[in-house]
Amino acid sequence: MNYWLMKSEPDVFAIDDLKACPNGTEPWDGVRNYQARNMMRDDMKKGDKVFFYHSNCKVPGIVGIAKVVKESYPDHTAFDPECKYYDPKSDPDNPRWFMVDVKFVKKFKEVISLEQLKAMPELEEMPLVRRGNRLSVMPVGEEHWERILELV
DNA sequence: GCCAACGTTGGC
DNA sequence: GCCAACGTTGGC
Repeated sequence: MNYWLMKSEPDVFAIDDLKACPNGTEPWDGVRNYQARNMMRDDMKKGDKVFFYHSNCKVPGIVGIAKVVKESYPDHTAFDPECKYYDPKSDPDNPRWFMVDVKFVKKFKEVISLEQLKAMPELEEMPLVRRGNRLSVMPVGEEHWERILELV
């Protein structure tokens, strides 16, 4: 099993929104970055655990846990001209973008803030805390996963 | 295939 | 809202 971190802007889709979805499950659509896509398409497996991260907000940080319940399939929002994630270069016969389904597992009582994570020397190798990182989907090492859970 | 211009992300 | 750091685009 692998561990991941997925970013979402809470104004767009917060962890409470995931929880409110039918069965707490929702497709993770709209990823339009090749590195992130490759990880979702090739490496994310059913049962993998995911840190749900709130970005671009007052207190950016990890707010809870989700899990992968469906492995990658074409992101159909790329085919819809009405959708803001529309990408005319993604052909339904040869889709460019993929997504997975994630399911709500738990919400932490308090945010594990980016500031908190950055202050931990054990986590300095995490892509998340490295400068200039913009990946919206990234792998989390098991050791890092466990260490972060100790903060809950 | 290089690289300048442009667009986006996301912390602050 | 600013801006640094990236990613993408497109002319050449």
